[in-house]
This record gives sequence, C-alpha cells and structure tokens, in this order.
Amino acid sequence: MDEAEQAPPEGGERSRVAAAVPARSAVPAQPSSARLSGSSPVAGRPVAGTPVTSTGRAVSVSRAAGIKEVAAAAAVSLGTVSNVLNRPQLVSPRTRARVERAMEELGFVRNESARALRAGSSRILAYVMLDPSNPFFTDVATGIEEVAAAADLSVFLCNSGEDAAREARYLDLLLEQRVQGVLITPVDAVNERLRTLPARGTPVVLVDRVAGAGEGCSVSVDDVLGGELAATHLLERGHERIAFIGGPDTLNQVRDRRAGALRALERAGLPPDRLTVLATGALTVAEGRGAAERLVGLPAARRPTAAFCANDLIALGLLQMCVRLGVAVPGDCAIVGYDDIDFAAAAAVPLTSVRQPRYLLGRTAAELLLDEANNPAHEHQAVQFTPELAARASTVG
Amino acid sequence: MDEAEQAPPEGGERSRVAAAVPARSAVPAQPSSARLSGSSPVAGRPVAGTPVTSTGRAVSVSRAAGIKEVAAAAAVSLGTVSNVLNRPQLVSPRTRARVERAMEELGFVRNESARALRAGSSRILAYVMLDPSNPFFTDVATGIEEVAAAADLSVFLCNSGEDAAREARYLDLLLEQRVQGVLITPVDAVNERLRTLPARGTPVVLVDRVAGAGEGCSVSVDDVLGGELAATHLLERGHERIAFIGGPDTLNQVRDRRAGALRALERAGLPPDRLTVLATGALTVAEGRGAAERLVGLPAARRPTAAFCANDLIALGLLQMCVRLGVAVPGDCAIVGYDDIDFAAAAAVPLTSVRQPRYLLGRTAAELLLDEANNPAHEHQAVQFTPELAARASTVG
DNA sequence: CCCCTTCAATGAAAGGTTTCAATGCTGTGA
DNA sequence: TCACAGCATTGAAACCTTTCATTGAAGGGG
Repeated sequence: MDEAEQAPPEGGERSRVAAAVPARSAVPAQPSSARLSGSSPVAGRPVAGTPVTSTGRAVSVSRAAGIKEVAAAAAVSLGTVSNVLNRPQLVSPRTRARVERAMEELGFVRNESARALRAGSSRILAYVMLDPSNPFFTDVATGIEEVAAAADLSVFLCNSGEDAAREARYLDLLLEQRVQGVLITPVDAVNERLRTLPARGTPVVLVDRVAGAGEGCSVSVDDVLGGELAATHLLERGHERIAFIGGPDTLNQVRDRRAGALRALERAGLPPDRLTVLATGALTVAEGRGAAERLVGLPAARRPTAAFCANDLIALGLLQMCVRLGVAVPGDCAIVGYDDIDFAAAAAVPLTSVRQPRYLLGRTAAELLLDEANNPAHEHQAVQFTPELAARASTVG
Repeated sequence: MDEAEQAPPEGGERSRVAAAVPARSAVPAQPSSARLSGSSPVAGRPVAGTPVTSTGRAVSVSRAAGIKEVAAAAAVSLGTVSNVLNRPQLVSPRTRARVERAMEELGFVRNESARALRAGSSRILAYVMLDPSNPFFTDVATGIEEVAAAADLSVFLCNSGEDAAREARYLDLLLEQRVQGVLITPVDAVNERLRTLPARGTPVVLVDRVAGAGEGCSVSVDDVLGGELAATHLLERGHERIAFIGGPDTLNQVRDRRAGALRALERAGLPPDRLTVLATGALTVAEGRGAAERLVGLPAARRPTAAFCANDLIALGLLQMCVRLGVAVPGDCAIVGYDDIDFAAAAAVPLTSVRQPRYLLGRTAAELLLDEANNPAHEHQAVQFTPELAARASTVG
C-alpha cells in the first residue's frame, strides 16, 4: 500500500511544474495564486508545489578588479602584488600592508582560471560518486575531504547517478578543469575513459573497486571476507539454514559477499545447499520487502532461520516486512545486513551488519591520490581493507 | 546499548589510521601484514582497517597537446581550430574533419582554465549543501542537476558540513572560480559572504531559507503550513493531546513547524497547552529515542496520544523506541514526521510525514539562478512552496 | 573581362595571473 | 671611499584559448 506512495516520490510535483512553467522559460511564470510573502498568511490552501513569491529588484554591480588595478592603487608593480599573494615573505611589511589594503578596498578576488592556466593545475580534487543518497558514499566523501583539507585542496563532489554517460561527462569536464586528481567509484568495471585520464596526466584512484593490473591505484574492502564474517556469525549462533538475499549478480559486491558466505559454510563443514539464494533486482528497500514474502513462502522444512542481506537497504526492507508479517526477529528469522549505515542501528530492531571502514576508505584513497600527484616515485597500490561485524539485536536476541 | 556502537561509528578505525600512518606522510606506510592481493587469501584475520595491498609501477606520460599542436598537425591556423571547437558551422567540412582527426590523434583536451579566462566565466553551478547524508538535500541536488544539465552546465556539490568556516572557504573558492552561480543552504541566517558574492557579480540563490529584503532570490517551503497540516491531521483523527518533538529552537524550521501546530490547535478551538513540547538538542535519530523515554515517562492523564516530530530522523528514533518499549503505533501513540525521506516509508511502521517538494525546490532554485545569471531584467523572487501530508500507517491504524 | 559578394581561413590581440632574470637601493667590510 | 652582498621591487614573457578585423580565393553578374 505504501509502496505506491513511495515509488515515484514526487511524480505529481514534477508534472505540476510542467503545468505551471512553460518548458522553455528560465523562470516560472507566476501562477495567479502567487502572493507577496510579506503579506498575511495564505488564505485557503494551495496545492503542494504551488509557489508563493515575493519579488525585488536585482542590484547591478561594478566590474571586477584585477591584480593590475590593485597594483595601480597601491603604487607598486604587478609582480609585487603577485608576491603578496603567493610569497608574502619576499615583500617588506610596509608594502605588503599597502597592497593588502588596496585589495581590501577594491574587493579584489583572485581569478582562479588565470592562476590555474599559468600554474598548469588547479587546487581541486573531485570525487565522482555513484549515489550521494547512500550514506556509505557520503562517509567515504567525508574521509576524502579531511585529507584534502589538510593538503589545502578542495573537493568537488560529482554525482554520476549510476549513469555511465553522466559519469563520462563529468570525467571529461574534470579533465578540462585540470583538477589535481580524481577519485571515483565507477559505474561499470570497464570504462575506457578511466584509462585516458591517467594517460593525460590526471591521477585517478578507484574507490570501492579493485584496480586491475596497470589500472592505477584502488582502495576497497574485502567483500568475500565480509560475507564470511556475516555467515560465520550466523553459524556460530546456531543457524544451519541461511538465506542470501541480494542482486543483481552483475555487481561484484553481491558475488563476493555470497562467495564469502559459501566459504563460511564450507569451513563449518556444511554443504553449500544450506545457503538459499534469493536474487533481487537491485539493492533497495523495496526489493528487501519483496524478498521477505518469498522467504516466508518457503516450506517450513526448508525455510532458512536466518538471512544475510547484500546490503542494509535490503535488510531494512526485509526487517520491516517481517515485523509486519509477525515474523519475530531474531527469534524466527535472524537478519544480517551489510554497510552498517546509520539507519541500521536505528531500525525498529537494531540491525547486525558488516561494517566497512568508510572514512578510512576515503582517507586512504585521497592519500594515494595525493601521493600519485606529487611523488614522482609513486607506485600504484591496490589497498584492500578488512571489514568487521557489528552485532546487534537482529541476530543477538 | 547500541547507542555506544553508533555514536562514534568509526572512531576506532580513525585512531588506527593514525597508528599506521605517520601524520606527515602522504601515503600509508605498509604495515607488516600487507600482502599482495594476487596471492592466496589472507591467512588469519587482520583487524578491520588493516590494509592489504598490491603495488605496480606508475606509467609516465607525454605532455598535454594544446590547440597549437593541433593546428600544426592539421596544417591550419590557431583560429581555425578554435572555430572547429566553438563555431563548427563556420569551417568547411573538409578542414573540420582534418582538424578533428588531429585532435583525436594528439589526444587534445581543451584547457578550461584558458577558456574561462578568456570568456570571463565558467560553465559551472555549485550547490553548497549542509549535509549530503540527509536525503532531503540530495533530492534537492538532483532537481538542480536536472535543470543545469538542460542548460548544458555542470553542478559541483560542496559540503559545508554545517560548519560556517568551511562554508566560507567554499564560497571564496567558488568566487575565485568565477562559477556561473551559487545555490546554497546556508549554515546561519546571517552570513556576510552571502552579500559579497552577488556584489562581485556571482548570483546566489538561497535554498530552504527565506531571503530577507535585498538579499536576492530564495526558494523555500512554508514550514508553518507544514506544521499546521501535520497537527490538523492528528486532530482530525481524534487526538486532543499532541506532543511536539524537536529542537534546537534556534532553527527556523523547528520554530515554524511548532508555530504551525499551535495554529492548528487554535483553529480547532483547543487551548495551546494541549501541545506538549519536548525539546531536543538536535534533529537526530538518537534524540528521537531519548524523547520517547521522556514521553512515556509522562503521567498517563497528561500523556499525549500522538507526536509530531520536527523531522523524520527524530520520528524514526521515536518509533524505534516505541516498538521496543511495547507502545503500539499508532494505537497508543500516533507519529507524524517531517521531510518524507525514503526511509520514512520504509520504517517498521511506515511513517506519516509532511512531504516537501524536494526536486521542485531544486529545479526552481536552479531556474531562478539561471535567470539571474542570463536575464538582465531579472527580478529577485522569494518563492515559497506549500508542503503536503503523506498519510501512512503510523497515524492511520 | 572586371568588379563585387560570399565564404574560409588567418593572425594578432586580449584576458589575469605567475615566474624569473634583471634592476635599484641600502648598508657592510675593507 | 669603493666594492659588493643582500634585499625589495620591477618588467616582460609565458600559460592557452577566444575573438574579430582582415586577407585570400572562388564564383556570379554586369
């Protein structure tokens, strides 16, 4: 029932935009219901999405001052102003003060394009991410930003939205920008552009993917081990029939985590058919809910007593449906997720999950990138971290 | 209990970094447990965070080719190459083909710094966001990106992390980059730099904040109305004692939403003391859990039968704790959240929530920005949208 | 057969900064 | 008093592209 509400979360709104705003106009024509926001509260209740606006005049401005104007105002040469900006210790305190005052007065802002042009590269790193709404990636991004800030670089986040074309567009753009380096969680394994960037002198580090030979640096987490940890945990708690829920199988993460679960069974001396694989079409909450119904539908004799989900979103969907169907967690069905996103601990039954060192992933990736950019003796590395299990109530009843 | 696990999610990892990596080195020294990833699976099980690495030689590259080299290779002038790039219709097909082949062969990549320098502005928009891990803001960002893509611009996301200093750093950076415009959800209401940007010719649009007079454009949602919707919904379902959970009070959103709830009470002819305010220190899941305990601790006679939470994170925490304490939702306590993030519908009991037009917020903000950047007759607008209620099981039992 | 128009291509200037060799100045040691 | 070291400052070149007025060539009309 709430499926329908959730699926196209704001479809209605968007079509309303189309209705209110002629497609070509840069700014919405104001519908008749528009009000000055200074006036009293809106009478009646407009449909969601109906904008209420107030307007005001735009103020025009004088043209930007450059280093040249500053030099003139301070009665020094161009070179001196540049020195104040870049090598202040070379400038006598007196002159420096004069120049700085001139900058202040003129509202001088250094033109980064000119700087970058002359210097040959910018002070920027970029992280091209799959999905900024996945907390996993934003944590990675935070790690990256910490390292970058320490090196006095800034990070621009680019959202590929799991779309190879958008990813390619961003990579081209970043190349043209001559960024210092690119961190990327690529959409597909094979990406020709990921080879051209390093060939053009822009270092690239793969995040959450393992670089093949000659592919440069990468930072990832051992998903096979993670799967093994999860399954071993369930085995240790006495479960002997386990479901693996996840897909599509094209994702490395899914394959590796399942392989890890199988390895755990093998170590425990159990046959592989004790792992019931329920394939999903994506790693989403909705797919998790669907899997729950399939799981419950299995004949009791063969029904697993525990489920290992390929990520936390699936696990949360599964959990939600179990609660609704009256399946006790962990009594009737223990659940392990993967990623340990914040919402995992915050679920109605706190979720046991495999935790990946997210900040550290980001930090290390950024460190490798900086090394590649600055250290001529740089050697490519494929760093792989090990995950750990966060046991919570969904398995430890 | 799981609080402790959640609070510093990866504190341990970080300190491990510090141990493994001398603070000054750009790249982690490899601990002795490092292995070539090509070799057989790791023996034993290293602590989470211990990296396993493989290495390879970095490949050096030839220097980048410019427009000049292309011109030479194609035996044409600089200007012609530039025309191929920017005004291809002016170039005869024959020459154009020749130039394009030369570009291909030399691996030419346009230097955006030089282009921007000459042209005076870049093809980039930026969205400075409070918190990319809040799904609300990533949805806004998606809306922005759609509009930008249609105008052939790219969007860089900047994460201020609710830190005014970082925000200021990014704004300076963007100014130096001469971006086409800046969209921002500012950290505080008063921000001197937000006035200097427009004064230097970079248009700014406030997102999820209302611009004061002379402050430029803004796009926001009517939080008072949202609060009123939420409370009215509860009143209509027969609840006469309602809790408002949220804080800190310094946040506009919190104050407005509470004011809306009071307005609803007033309209229903109920005294304001029917709204029990439980203040929280932040809008987080953990605070929501804490509020649940306070709520349950109230004497039965005065205990509200429903709660309106200032955002969904609080509501999810409250919901989680209710489930754990055996308080039936919505039977004993109905819950309404705010923002309608995806996890709201995915909770164990799907959450009724106030939905804001997130994509539309982003789209409209971007459209206003583009208008301000390109239309000399631009007039500042403070657009305000109206929210709507998504009723789900947490109130509709 | 010449002039004029049209289309393609050209070459030089400009944009704002950094870099660096060169200049001018001050003060020191002989 | 002179030579020189050391420091502060200077001026011009370089970075790579875009723009635009100009040139050159080809074709059509008188």
